[in-house]
Amino acid sequence: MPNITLPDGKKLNFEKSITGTEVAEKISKSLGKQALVMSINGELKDLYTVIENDCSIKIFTAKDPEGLEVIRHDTAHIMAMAVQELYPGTQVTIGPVIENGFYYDFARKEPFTSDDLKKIEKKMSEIIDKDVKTRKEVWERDKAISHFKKIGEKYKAEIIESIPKNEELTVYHHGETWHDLCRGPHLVSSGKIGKAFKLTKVSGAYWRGDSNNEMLQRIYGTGWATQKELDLYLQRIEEAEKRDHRKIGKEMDLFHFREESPGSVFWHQKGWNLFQKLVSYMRMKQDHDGYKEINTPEILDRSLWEKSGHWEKFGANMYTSTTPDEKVFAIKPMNCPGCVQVFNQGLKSYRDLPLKMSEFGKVHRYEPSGALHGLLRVRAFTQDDAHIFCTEEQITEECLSVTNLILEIYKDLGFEDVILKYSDRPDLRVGDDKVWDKSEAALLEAIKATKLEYSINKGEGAFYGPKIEFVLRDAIGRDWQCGTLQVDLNLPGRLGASFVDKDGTKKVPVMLHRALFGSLERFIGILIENYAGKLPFWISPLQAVVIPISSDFDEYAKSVAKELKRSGLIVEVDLKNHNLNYKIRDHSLTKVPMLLICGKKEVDSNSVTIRRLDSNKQENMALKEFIKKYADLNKAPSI
RNA sequence: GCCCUUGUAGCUCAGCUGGUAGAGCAAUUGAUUUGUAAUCAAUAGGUCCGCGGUUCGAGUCCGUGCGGGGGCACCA
Repeated sequence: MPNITLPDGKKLNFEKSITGTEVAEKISKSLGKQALVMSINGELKDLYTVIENDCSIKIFTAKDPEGLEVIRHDTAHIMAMAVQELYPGTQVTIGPVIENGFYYDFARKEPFTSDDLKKIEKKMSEIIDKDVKTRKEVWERDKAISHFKKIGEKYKAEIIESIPKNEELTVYHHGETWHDLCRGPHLVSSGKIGKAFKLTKVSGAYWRGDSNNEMLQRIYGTGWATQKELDLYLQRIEEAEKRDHRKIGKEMDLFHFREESPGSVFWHQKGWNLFQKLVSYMRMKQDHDGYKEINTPEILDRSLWEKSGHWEKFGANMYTSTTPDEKVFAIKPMNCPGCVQVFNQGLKSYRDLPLKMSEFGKVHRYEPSGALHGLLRVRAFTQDDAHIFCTEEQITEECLSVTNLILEIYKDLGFEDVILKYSDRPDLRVGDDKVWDKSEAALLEAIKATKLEYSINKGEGAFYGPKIEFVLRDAIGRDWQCGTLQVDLNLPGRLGASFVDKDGTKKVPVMLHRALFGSLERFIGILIENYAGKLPFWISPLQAVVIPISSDFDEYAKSVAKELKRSGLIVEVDLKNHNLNYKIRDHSLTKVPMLLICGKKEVDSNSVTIRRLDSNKQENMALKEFIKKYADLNKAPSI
């Protein structure tokens, strides 16, 4: 007679075996209605599972993540059921729950159209209204394989064949007509799903995620406990679309792309200005931190890339060029070999270390066409790169200083929510294990010093050393991996780098690779999306527009602009023959942070009236005072 | 690279089943001289992404190439 312990410690005694649904009903009528799934001794189970022995039970509703997950999983099943009813001959494969929803991969010759999605949604709705019951069966392996083969589901049969022989195979029936191999658990009936779901997109997806395999059709859906949550989710998607840097970049006249050079940016004046502001800001920060800026060739002889190992390991992504005299050069996809050559020039002593060389190096990588995405994934980009040559003893201190610098820079730019990802030694690696120990310890110490949340990716490090990756979270909760700090125990030796140590012998230095944003281009994309185009004043590529109220004040407006420019602000004057309202709207749409209105009042008092973006408050200020105040706001917070 | 989808004026888009292109905004010109999110009017503006085919006739249909978008794979 089962003795059931509830999460609050309360115990329930039953005379005979009982199902989860009955337990829920016993606890309260409303819980009986809301119950979706349960856990028995911590393991998720279907509610109709018969409980015979003493155990602790927790009932989950749509308010629990576990409940929501089962809703999404059932929605995926019901979608597959709807698809197979509507399109006989379509084979099912897998259909897992993902963040915010689910997908299901199908094998079908004809493509699904967006009209099909509507039909499928309608059919799903019908199945939910019918409230078809779920039934679980345990099948014997051979029977399962031959059954799925017989009904033409070769993918399912293949899945079963790959499941370890000792594992139990369960098949879930939804109603009398449809079933699927599945680990479960599932809802007791389709009605429990509710209607807060939407099919969002169709796409291709390789069978088993392998690009050598055939392509299946994936239908994505989102699913929630309530209509309100679904609406909120859809709003979030819409918000992200509004912030799309490609759209905003066009509106703000920052950059464009064109066919002649897919994946390479044509920077317009304003975009390039933003770019240069970020560069000069980082230059200043790095200079304070003891970096020496260098610059190395973009095109280097093949032999260097062979020595560095890039030719073999990265060759497929490299642009190459054969000169008229038949020499083969490669356009650099990374800055490191060039930087090591700068180190190699001249004799280096232990007294020169740590030697921190920074480079805003433009690199080219031949990315697959399908990977390109606005500024976020390009074929030509500028790395805010640096290589630190140091001794093994200096690794820890240098790592600490790099993490400090990176976090300070992120903070200046408005990113305070940063997560670290640490990857340690992979199985296949170069270098002495003792040096690996030292490197890993150094990175971990640097990570702990930041007191930030971090994750450990076991064995995910590069073959040449462990690394930290810096992930920042933006204003709408999205994560972007930007900075990186990697220890390199390989390249300096490969390229023959050495320094003369105290004892007069030559030693190979350790090299740290480090990037702050990773790619300037990508970071600008992230900045635009984070701020929805409304960039902080100090990096704004057009900080103010001076607007005369009528052409009578053109001269005054011009003189104001001239003076502001002289004080270091980026300012334009709008002398177009349009009224004030028009100009305010025009410049607000292109996200100019500040408009300076000039009319008779301002001329008389030698002042400007400030109107800030997204505010209709007016503030009059003497020109002198304005210049004083804003020269200060024109700097990075930490400078 | 793969699957789906898409390409018309500077921008955003319309153009039904094939009959040599339209709108709004922007631009230009003129009028207006404006006090906090679109003043009025006129004018100009297009190899309908490229190439090939079907057809008496192609922006529209077919093939192919290139680019964009959404995914998948990739991101050393």
